[in-house]
Amino acid sequence: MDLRELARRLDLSVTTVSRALNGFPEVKESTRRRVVEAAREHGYVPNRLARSLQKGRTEAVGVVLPFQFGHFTDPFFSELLVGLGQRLHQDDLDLMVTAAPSGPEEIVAYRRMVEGRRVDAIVVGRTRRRDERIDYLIERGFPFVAHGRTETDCDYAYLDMDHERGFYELSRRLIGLGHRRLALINAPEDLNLSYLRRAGYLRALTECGLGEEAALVLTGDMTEQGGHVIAGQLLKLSEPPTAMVCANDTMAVGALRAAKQHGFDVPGDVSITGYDDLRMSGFTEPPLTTLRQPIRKAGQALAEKLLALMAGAPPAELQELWRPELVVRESDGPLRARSAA
Amino acid sequence: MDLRELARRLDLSVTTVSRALNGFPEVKESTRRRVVEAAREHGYVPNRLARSLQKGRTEAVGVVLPFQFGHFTDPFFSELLVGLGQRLHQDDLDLMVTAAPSGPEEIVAYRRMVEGRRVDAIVVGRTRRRDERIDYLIERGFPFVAHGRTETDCDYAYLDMDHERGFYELSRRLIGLGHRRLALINAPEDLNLSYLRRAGYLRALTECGLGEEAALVLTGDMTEQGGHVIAGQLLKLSEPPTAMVCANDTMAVGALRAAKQHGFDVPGDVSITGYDDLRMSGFTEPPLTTLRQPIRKAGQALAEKLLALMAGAPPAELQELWRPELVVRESDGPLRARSAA
DNA sequence: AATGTCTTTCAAAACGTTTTGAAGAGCAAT
DNA sequence: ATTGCTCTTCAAAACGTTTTGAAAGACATT
Repeated sequence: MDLRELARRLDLSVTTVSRALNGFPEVKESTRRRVVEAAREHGYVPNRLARSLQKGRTEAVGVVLPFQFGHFTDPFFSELLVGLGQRLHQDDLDLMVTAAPSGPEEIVAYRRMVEGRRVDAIVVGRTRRRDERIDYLIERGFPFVAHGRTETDCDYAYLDMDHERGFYELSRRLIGLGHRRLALINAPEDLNLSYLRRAGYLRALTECGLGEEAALVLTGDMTEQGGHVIAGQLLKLSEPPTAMVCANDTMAVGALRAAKQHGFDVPGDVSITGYDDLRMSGFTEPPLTTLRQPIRKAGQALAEKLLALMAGAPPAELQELWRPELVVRESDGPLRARSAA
Repeated sequence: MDLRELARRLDLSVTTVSRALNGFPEVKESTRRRVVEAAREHGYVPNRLARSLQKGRTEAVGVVLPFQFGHFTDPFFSELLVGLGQRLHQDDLDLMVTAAPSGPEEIVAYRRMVEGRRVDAIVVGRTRRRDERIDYLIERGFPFVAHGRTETDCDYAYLDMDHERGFYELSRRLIGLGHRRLALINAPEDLNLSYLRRAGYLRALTECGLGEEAALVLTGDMTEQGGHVIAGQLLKLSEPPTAMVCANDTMAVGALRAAKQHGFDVPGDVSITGYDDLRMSGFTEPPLTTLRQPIRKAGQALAEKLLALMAGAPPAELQELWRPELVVRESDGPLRARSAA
């Protein structure tokens, strides 16, 4: 049942039927009722493709989902997706998700979405320090919103956490608790947030008179297993760190496990902190001190920006920086006299 | 740059240009090269909407992502999505994800996808015992693949785990270890898998001469917090169970935590098992005994079925039942004389 | 009776592809 | 010169909407 057929049965033109269904004011009220009634009765649903083609809008937002890189399958991603979907749903927008292996093929996926006009706008997740995807989208003038900034902030819409500040404050707190050897188990280096977090951590160190030579920065893969392995290596050092600042809760949980296995008490012998505040993080043993990033809310906020963008708002006015909230639980604390290791 | 424009520049008809690009045999080789070259040079990318409209295929597969119900944001979902996307990517298919609150609005989302012809096929996740969505899709004759069966198995394509068997074997194992009071912290009741798991659990109980009155079945919400709360309640009973079989690893982790907080040793005082074998599950304290369900592989297999379906395979031949693999770690074991609680 | 102003309806064009059915070009056989 | 065949190209139709620009009808004003 298409529009033409419906019009034929009603003995009206397709124009009128279309307008009646879309609530145009110039169609007589009695006609509209007749049309709406008939449409319902025949179960008419407009063909979205045809509509999109004509209107030049697809009513879909694109997301490229990289696989291969383990860290994209952590709960972070699904939470963000739910947040996005939840908000977009209110405006009848769908998400077009296309999977792409991270690497050179990734940008191809973006091109296909943009140039094939499959979506009206795009969400770029986890920005990198120099981000080819963003360069491309800016160059094409295609509307997009980024979760995270890049090294060179142009005037695009983004939502980011103040990673520098968050890790600065957290590091200050740990130093204040008496720690002098703080390790940072950081995110992969190409991510911009990784750079910012390191910067915050270093600022705290130097401000407190701990020279850069005191810095102990390692790169993790954001998985529990990764955190477990790296923490294990750190704890085997002749002079292990007394605090480990992890780039996400998932790695922190792995670190927690490693500490326990090596006979270290947390936080008595070593403090461990995370980032994200996942649902599980209040339930670890001990409960995790972490920086809270409201992921689902971030998804919603990104959707909000997307809508604004599509309504014509200038991207430069859609930049936002959220401060992560320090959630103090029980996995960090002052150093205790080490029980004979 | 559209096809017409490209044709004009090449001084060819759109027909020829279209065919040249799509590899039709009747276009002269020299012409094809000329066309392909020009297309590349001008950065021509076909408009997918126009193509879809004409061909009657969208090259997208639909997934409805329910929010509100906490259990859909566990890692299960993103893993499945990655598996699906990974395989579909190989055939240049995208995923159309639309979020919908679970409840009466959910079916509307399915209708919009199907009747708006936005997708070529649909993936139905986590089937329920009586599943309105499946009834609808069958009635419409719309191609779909389900993750899970329903009470009334019709001839649709599905991939499911043998939940009955898995929970039967797991329960038998626990009974064999000497447990006589087994609690089942089950999934929400409307899910078919919940019914099947309970059935397997009950079969083990009755086979071993533990009457149904010994059964202790509770319903959890699949979150860590939920598992924590329910396990806490169970352990406060005057005669607490000595083993807790959980419907997913996430709840099992919560239960583990609760046991520890109540001073129960795992597995000395109480055995706890999960389901899924998430990446984290080897790292809990103690490492979790669980039933492994290869989620990402399941996503790939579902995609495979989808492709077969779209190629015309009869759904009845696309039914598969996988047996979950018992992964024995350290969270279960024989009962030990209880240390004075 | 002519003009103007609303209100309501319509036929045709447009969106950018693919597919259909036909025709032009080249050449060999009659 | 005609016929038949193959290879290559084309104009037009189709997909199902929305939008454009115009017209028809009703009614009041001149």
